[in-house]
Formats: sequence, C-alpha cells, structure tokens
Amino acid sequence: MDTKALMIENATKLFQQHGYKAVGLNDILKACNITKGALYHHFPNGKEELLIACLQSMNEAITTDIVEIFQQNPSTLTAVQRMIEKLIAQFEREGTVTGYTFSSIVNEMGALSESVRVACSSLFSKMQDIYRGKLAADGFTEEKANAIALMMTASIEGGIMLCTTQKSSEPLKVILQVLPAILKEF
Amino acid sequence: MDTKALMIENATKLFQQHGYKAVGLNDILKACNITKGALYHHFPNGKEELLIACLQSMNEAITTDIVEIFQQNPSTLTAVQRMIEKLIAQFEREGTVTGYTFSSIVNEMGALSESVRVACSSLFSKMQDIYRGKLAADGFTEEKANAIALMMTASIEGGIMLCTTQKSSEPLKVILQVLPAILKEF
DNA sequence: TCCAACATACCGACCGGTCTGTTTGTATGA
DNA sequence: TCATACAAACAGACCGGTCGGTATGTTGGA
Repeated sequence: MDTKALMIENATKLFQQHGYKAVGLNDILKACNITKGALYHHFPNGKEELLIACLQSMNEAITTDIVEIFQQNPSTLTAVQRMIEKLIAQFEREGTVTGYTFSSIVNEMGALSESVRVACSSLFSKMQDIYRGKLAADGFTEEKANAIALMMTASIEGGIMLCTTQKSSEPLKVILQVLPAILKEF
Repeated sequence: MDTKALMIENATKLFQQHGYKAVGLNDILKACNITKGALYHHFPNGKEELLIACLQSMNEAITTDIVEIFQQNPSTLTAVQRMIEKLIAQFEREGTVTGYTFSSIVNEMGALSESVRVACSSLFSKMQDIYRGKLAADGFTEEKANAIALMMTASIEGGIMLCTTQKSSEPLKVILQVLPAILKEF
C-alpha cells in the first residue's frame, strides 16, 4: 500500500469515528507512522484536502461494496437487510459502527468549504440512488421509490447514531424489523 | 437572565450546531459577552461540566415543550407530525435545525467521560419514552410501541442530518409523509 | 467588611501549516 | 556498469495561533 492510500485509509477511519476537528493531523500521522512532510507532499492544500480525498474514496467504496450487495440480492428489502446485518456485525465485533457515510462531520460542515458539504452530500445521495434504483426495479413508482429511499437512509443513519449513544446494536436490529412495514404499506 | 443560564443557553446552541470540540470556550464567552473567570466560577470543573449542564437543561426542555405537544394532540401520529412541522419551520426560518437531542456530539463521546454519554443517551431515551407512552395510549402493544418509538427517533434524527447535509427541508417533509405507513402496518 | 461574581493575564499543550534538510528512485550519459 | 543529476517522497524543526485551565486582581452587593 502506498503512502497516500495509507493516509486516506487511516484518516477515513478516524474522521468517521471522531469527526473532523477532533482528529488532529498528528493523530493521523501516528496511525500511519509517517511525518508531516509526507502528508503535505501528497496533500499540499492541507487537512481539508485530505478529508475530501477520504470522502471521494468512500464514494468509490460504495460503488464496489454496496452495489455488489444490491446486485446479489433479489429485492430491495433483502439487500437492505443484508447491509444492516453487516453493520450490526461490525458493531458487535468492534464496538463501533460507521457505515458508508460521514455523518460524524455533518455538524462541522458550516466551518468547512462548500466542497466538503457537496462531497459529503453526494455520499448520502449515492446511497439513496442505489436504493431508489432497486425499488424501481421492484415495481415502485418513482415518487414512492424516492420517499422510501430517503426514509431508509435517514433511519439507518439514525440507528447508527443510537447504537453509538446507547452502546448497543439493538437500535439497528429494531430498524431491521420495522423496515418491511414501509415497503408493504407505503 | 442570570449569567449561568446565559452560558447554558448559548453553549447549547453552539454545541448542538457544531459539536463539542469545534466549539471553544472563547466562542461561548464571545456569544455571552463574559469572561473566563465567570465561566470557571460557575463551572469549576470546566468545559465538560458546562456540556453536561447543557444536556440536563435540554432534558428539562423536553419535559416542557415536547410533553406539551403530545398532550395537546389526540394521537401519536398527529403529535409527531406537529413536532416535525416545528423542526421544518425552524429550518426554513434559520437555515439550521437542531431538535431536542445532541446528535452533533455523538461521535465525540469516546473522548469524553461516561457521564456525557449517559446524559446524551438519556435525551434519546426520554424522547422514545414520550413516543412509547402515547403509542401505548393509542392501543399498540408494548413491543410494537417500543419498536415504533425507536424507528421514529432514528428517522427524525437521520432526517435532521440529511437536511443539514443537503441544505434543504425536504428530507423531514418526506419523513412526515412516510411515518403514517409505520403506524398502519407494523 | 466580606464574599460571590466576574475580569484579565498567564501557562503549557496542541493545532495546522511552513520551511529546510535528507533519502530514495529514476533517467541519462560516459 | 557506474556516476551524476534531478525530482519525488519523506523527516523533522519551527512558527504563530488557539486551546482549556490557573492564578490573581477587582467590583458590587449584602
């Protein structure tokens, strides 16, 4: 693994878990065992450039990991359930769960450049696009597919937050049970 | 308004909008037009003690504001819809929406004391208790009331996050439309 | 007069970023 | 094949600023 990829990988983990401001450059350098000279060589515009690289890297990970789950499962419901089960397994293995978005930095976006918000927003949009595409293939109207995709995104993100707060995987397990109701009735 | 209450009020706004680490003591002092001596007089144990005071104050605000909405509305669905409408109105008026929890600090809890996580978790629990109580009065079984309460909490928090990220009130509006489906089918 | 409430200067630690020096890798020419 | 030159990649010291917290001084009210 080259140095730039190592930095992106470690920074992604740290930013997702702790947010942007709470993770200093020295935390990232320590995790990678490199120095600031190397960091500024690859990211001459600094910390924010690194964050944007992490967001773009996550965008690509969605394209490989999530799209694959959705292609392997016959319907939206089973695909989303598989995905949630992976999140639950992550929580039970590591005690933390981060998903494929950067919800941890959402509240810090006001202090960062617009390109950060755009890159972060595009992660949520991409998840919703994947859900919506599958829902349409399941036979839902475009309007309903849009609404359900958004509801799924919101409730999964909220569930992740509750797991973190309550130190329990129970919230995501409950969401796993309740989601079928939306697909049936809405 | 006394100095201590002024600090709690301003710190609450700042912490909810930007998180804990991203808000420095000087930001709070500037917002209140006081100095550090006054802050440490009232909160001798420092920044974290102020945060916990904010969390406790929010706990009391839930007791007055949210419980009132729930008492004034005949069913859980209408009460939750009123509440979401207030959040949407806040977003449209101010460009930000914070709700009654401190989701902004969830990812920073690992670096803070356990009492912070407990105080923060109690806000989410209190919201869920209010929903659950009303759902039980609506005639839902305890198990279903629990699950629906959690789903509501998660989806509203997720919706707030998406509003912030997308700079639009549309996510909360969609959740407003989808929530009835859960009550009908689950 | 005393003390609560507040103001202000100061402290060491940490912050992101800058700058200079060193090492490594690669291409070229003899 | 080896020497040389150059640039990419990296290391580490340094910078000014901000951070939360400490200590001392001041003010106003009882």
